[in-house]
Amino acid sequence: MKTPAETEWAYKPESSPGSRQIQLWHFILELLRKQEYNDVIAWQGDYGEFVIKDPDEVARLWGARKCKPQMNYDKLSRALRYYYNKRILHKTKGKRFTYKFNFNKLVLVNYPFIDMGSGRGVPQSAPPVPSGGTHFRFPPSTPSEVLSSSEELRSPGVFSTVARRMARGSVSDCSDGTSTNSELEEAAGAEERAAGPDRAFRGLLPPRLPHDSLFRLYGGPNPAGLPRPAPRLHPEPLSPFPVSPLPGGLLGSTLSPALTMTPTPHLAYSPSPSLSSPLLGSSHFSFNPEDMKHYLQAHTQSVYNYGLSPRAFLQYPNIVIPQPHRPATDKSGLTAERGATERAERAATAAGGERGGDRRHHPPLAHSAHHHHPQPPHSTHPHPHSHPMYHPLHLGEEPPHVSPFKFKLQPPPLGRKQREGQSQSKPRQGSLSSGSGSMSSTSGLGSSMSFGSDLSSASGSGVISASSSTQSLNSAGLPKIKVEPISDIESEEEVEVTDISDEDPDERDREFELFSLRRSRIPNHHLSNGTAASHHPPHDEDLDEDVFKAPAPPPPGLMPFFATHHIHSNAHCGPPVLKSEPVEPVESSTPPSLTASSESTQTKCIPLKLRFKRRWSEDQRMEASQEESDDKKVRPEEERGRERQSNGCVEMEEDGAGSGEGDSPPPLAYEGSLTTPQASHRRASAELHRAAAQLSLENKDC
DNA sequence: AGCGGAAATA
DNA sequence: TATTTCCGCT
Repeated sequence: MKTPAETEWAYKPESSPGSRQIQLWHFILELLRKQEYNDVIAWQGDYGEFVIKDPDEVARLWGARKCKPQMNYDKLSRALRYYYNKRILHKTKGKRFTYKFNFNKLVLVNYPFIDMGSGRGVPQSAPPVPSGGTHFRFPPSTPSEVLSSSEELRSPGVFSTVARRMARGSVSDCSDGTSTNSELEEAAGAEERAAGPDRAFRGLLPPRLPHDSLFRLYGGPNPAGLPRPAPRLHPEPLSPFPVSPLPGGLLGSTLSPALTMTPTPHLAYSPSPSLSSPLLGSSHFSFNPEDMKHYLQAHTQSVYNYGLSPRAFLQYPNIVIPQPHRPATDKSGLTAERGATERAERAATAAGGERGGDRRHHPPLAHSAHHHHPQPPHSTHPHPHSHPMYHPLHLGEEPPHVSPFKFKLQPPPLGRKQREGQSQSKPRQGSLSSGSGSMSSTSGLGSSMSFGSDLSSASGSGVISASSSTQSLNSAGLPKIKVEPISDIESEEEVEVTDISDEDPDERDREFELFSLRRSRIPNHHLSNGTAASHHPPHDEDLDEDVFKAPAPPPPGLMPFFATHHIHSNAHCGPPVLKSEPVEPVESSTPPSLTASSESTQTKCIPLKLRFKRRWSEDQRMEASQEESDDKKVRPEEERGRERQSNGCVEMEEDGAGSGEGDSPPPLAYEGSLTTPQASHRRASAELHRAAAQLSLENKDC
């Protein structure tokens, strides 16, 4: 069945380096989103806060996923503590086994699911998001509001997430059969299966809900069997999202970030989204009515499908549709296998027993085996691009594959450990420390995000045209922005997630100022073509935007629209690819037209931004207060940017199908922004967008 | 419980 | 790079 592509992506090299295995926070999020695990771990308290009700179980599950039978809470918690520095998480003091995601800072790019609490049907948990109202706001009901985007800008919370990938990561199998996919996956798989056709989604990790399924997700029995004990199935109303209308909507289910919470979400949103994006953004594009229509439609759909908030869309720059490079070849079977595997795994685990033991004495296991990873078969695939152009989308069914995430998180902190200097030898740090002088005071945010490029780039994916620009700070602290070209091909970037946070609110403000300044000055961009990377350092305000990146490819119908603007066929990729605009020369990357528009956009934006910022700042503070400590270690570094890439075509493609997203390209604001110097903001946004795009892409396949 | 350094691993 | 493992300290 499915999508070859789906699988494919999973194995892509891109991920290679670390190959990204599933990361703990992703896993946590995954658990949180599933009701089945409600007894094990659940959202609680405010925004992003969750409680590990059964530490041993969580550890077991994690160990299963990672094929680390010896995993126990102690170890897991250590890993969690590392997140403190990264600012992905922090501990809720005074509450046992309670941690909190720093969503504000974190942009989850991939995870769509983050529906924190609210999403779940579980009332108990506090909805993460909205809770205090702090960070998030819901999307405006009115379109006009939307347009204003102001809000949108700020929205911190959004995570865009893209999620998909988890599953793949999972593939690991422990050789012994133990672990492998987590149960989660199993469950997920089951769900999906049940869903039937939806399979397209299946690529995504978790089973997100396929359209219909959305509503009920969990309700269904799991064929696989529920792994966990407690799971209860709730029928879930949870997702607010309606089903996606589109067939194409595949992606759909995926994202649903926190946003979901919104009350009546769909409805509410719907209107807005459409409005928002296209028009506004489009600065440079000219739309025909038809196009607009399509666009809107697409957008809307995508919103629904993904559960994205409208805001997300706003931002997108031009999106382009990627082409699928990668072809999907095939890979079928994985899913099924997984399920089996998991079970086995579970069993094994159980047998092994004891995970929780104490750490100190463990038997040294030889390890379980570890895996031979199976990887995939796909290697073979002939070639990727088989699809015809239009890719992927096949709306009808399609494959979604998941995509890998591209992002990485991390900004690591370096921090404190000065020691490191010695011991570790990490080069970078040194700089930090030294550097600190200049920047020190502030933040450094450390986070950087970068998007992967996969998506965007090349492969047609080009999602974002403006793509990423990033800033980097100088020592002076001024950020520079670079624009990356979408280059295409090469660049694949990854996305990093990060937190973008900011550290202090204050800083942000500053940034603002800087921003302004910056704006005026346009940096030099460098861009090479290919990749450029950049980063920005601190500032995060931008984050707020969060958002997603663009999604991917639009559904076929849409295509025309896109095509108009962006599609190119690429030779390389094979089939025609869509790309976003080619990169232009650097800053210019944006096409002139864009530029112009962008500027205007910017202008507008700024003020809004400022406003937001303030709000944001407040919010952040609140959070910050909790944290406070953050200083600690983390420090950001700046830089990194990097990218990678290659293949451009690749990944994204898939999504096209997903398309829904793609649709949304919104352009506006973003573009301009991207283009411009404001980089920080933009960067974040851009990244997000990319991420989103990736998602989309993922879904599709090449 | 929880923190975090250090070293080991993949 | 992201944990995993071990462990001392609070």
